[in-house]
Amino acid sequence: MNTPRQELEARVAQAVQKLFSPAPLPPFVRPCPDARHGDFQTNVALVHAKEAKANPRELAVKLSETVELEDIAEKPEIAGPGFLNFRLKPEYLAKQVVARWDDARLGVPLVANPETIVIDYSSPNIAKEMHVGHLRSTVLGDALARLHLFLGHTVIADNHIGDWGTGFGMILFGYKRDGDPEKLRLDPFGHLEGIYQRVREEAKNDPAVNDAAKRELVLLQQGDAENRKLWEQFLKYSLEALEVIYQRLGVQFDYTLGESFYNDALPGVVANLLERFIARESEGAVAIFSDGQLAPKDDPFLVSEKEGFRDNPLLIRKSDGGYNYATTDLATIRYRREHFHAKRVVYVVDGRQQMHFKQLFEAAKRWGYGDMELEHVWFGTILGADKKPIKTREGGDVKLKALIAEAEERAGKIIAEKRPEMSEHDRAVLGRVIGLGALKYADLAQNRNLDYVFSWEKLLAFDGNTAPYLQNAYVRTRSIFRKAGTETVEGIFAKVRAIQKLDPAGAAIFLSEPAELALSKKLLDFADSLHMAAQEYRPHYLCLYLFELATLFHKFWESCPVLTAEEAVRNSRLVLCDLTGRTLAQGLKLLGIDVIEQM
RNA sequence: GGGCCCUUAGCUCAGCGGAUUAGAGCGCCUGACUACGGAUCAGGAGGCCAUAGGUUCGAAUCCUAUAGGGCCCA
Repeated sequence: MNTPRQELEARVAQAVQKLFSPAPLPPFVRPCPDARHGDFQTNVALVHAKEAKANPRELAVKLSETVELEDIAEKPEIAGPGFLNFRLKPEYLAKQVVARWDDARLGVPLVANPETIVIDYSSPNIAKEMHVGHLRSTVLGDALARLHLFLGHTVIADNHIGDWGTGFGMILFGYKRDGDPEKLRLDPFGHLEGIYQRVREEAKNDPAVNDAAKRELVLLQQGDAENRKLWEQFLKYSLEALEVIYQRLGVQFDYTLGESFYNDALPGVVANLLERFIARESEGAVAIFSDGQLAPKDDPFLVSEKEGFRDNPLLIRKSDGGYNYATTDLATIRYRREHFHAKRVVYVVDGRQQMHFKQLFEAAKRWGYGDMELEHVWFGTILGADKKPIKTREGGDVKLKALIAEAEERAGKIIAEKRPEMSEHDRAVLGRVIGLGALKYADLAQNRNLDYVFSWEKLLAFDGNTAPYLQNAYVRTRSIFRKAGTETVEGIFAKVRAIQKLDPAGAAIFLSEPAELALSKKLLDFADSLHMAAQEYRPHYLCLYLFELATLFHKFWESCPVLTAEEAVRNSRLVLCDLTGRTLAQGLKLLGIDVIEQM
């Protein structure tokens, strides 16, 4: 099922081919920035006129006479220097609305070329409780996973947790001295984090502690039975505690393959890179240097200085024999290719690591993985009211658990004010769905590349571009069916389907009011918004779409009575309500946000 | 010192391969409930798109500088 935009593009492409064959340029149809000019526009005449040094208006006239769209749009208007403006016909809109309404996927086709895509997100450290710094990666990654899955890709959600590394030397040393198995079981993060911080402080002043921690780390890496067993316990309890958070967030992974999973592969990775002269030894360490193939300006293994360039190598083995993040990351890329047959890997990671990923991707390319699409989908920081990275009053990290709890509690309070008659149980359920939805949506609704200032007032506002506003719009689409009665509505819908079946070429519903037409047009654009969001890994395009849809629905709601309208109009409007509700619910679901039937 | 990013209405931000009169939400002002949820809608005020050049018939959008801010590397 084509969206109107795609359909117009196909028609314009045909005409362009006829007129200027072979088609000189891909056609481009986009929504009119100003609805007064029409629904969609194309500037192909302008673009082609430039190429052919012809008069753009003349080409536009020719194009408007050639393009065949009697069944979908009015004769295009020529505007300005040579735009074609298209206005869709109500009958076409009506037919398309019914087709989507009668489709479980709401008219969103599966992609023609599905790929296997690994999405790498969340990635907390098991020695430290999840905090606000993990929120964006988790929420964005989850939304991107859901979106790509819905579009028909094979998605592998992989949580690359930090479960290895130098910190564990300190933890082992500290745990052996003052660890408590019971505390570990009940509050693994609190216990381990406390130990880690205490030992780290001590090690600063006491070289003996530092050395002892290093010895524990070496023992662990050498496979010492006791240390291994302790580490496995740390891992087990931490994963269980993580799972509690993920369940509250409604986030799921297909795999949780942390750093330790690749541990045994690291020597082989380094050996292989050395053998193939991709890496070399330098001052006792092993690193990947520039191979001179790229322009120095674009070479991630060089940085420019006052005069010329200086090496900026990617370390893969330290002089003490330890391995670096980059080594694990390379092993991970190899595994994802060989084991998952991944065509694409999407890393949903903080923007501060851009340099690292540039080097990593270039290294992977030289290592033979150049045909894999490696994407660093980066995002900015969540700031506090002081415009600095958000912290608790005491200066610590804001725990994710506390953040979720506060979101739910605040949402619950708002509900209690607005719906005092509601039972405590119902309020709690609503508080969870609305609070969590608001928290996620605030993150998803804006350009991920920007830092943003966290504000409870803003994210829990029930108006404006927020989750509660969208959830409320959904509730309204449902309330009308409660009022009408399910059986009545099912009967009406059966009738609409029957009419459509009798005359597949015609439309079983009628649209005439401006608010109906505007809502219908927006409903048909759903697939466009999903593709845009997926293509650039920007869920805020989908958020914006849903907000506009909800706004148009409210306008429709105000100006078009449904239940009291005469039969044909009423049925048409019920279809619009139903399709709007399902589109809102589906869109929110792809963002990882639930809806409720009443609020 | 080098790199990445940001600067659009009082505030928070959209603006998707340049194109017709620059948008939204909040806040402010004025209206609308004996219709399906007013948690809504209709309308108003408010902008030299940081600055200066360049490309173009046409630039918030592309290019180059400059200023201010954030982050990364050294």
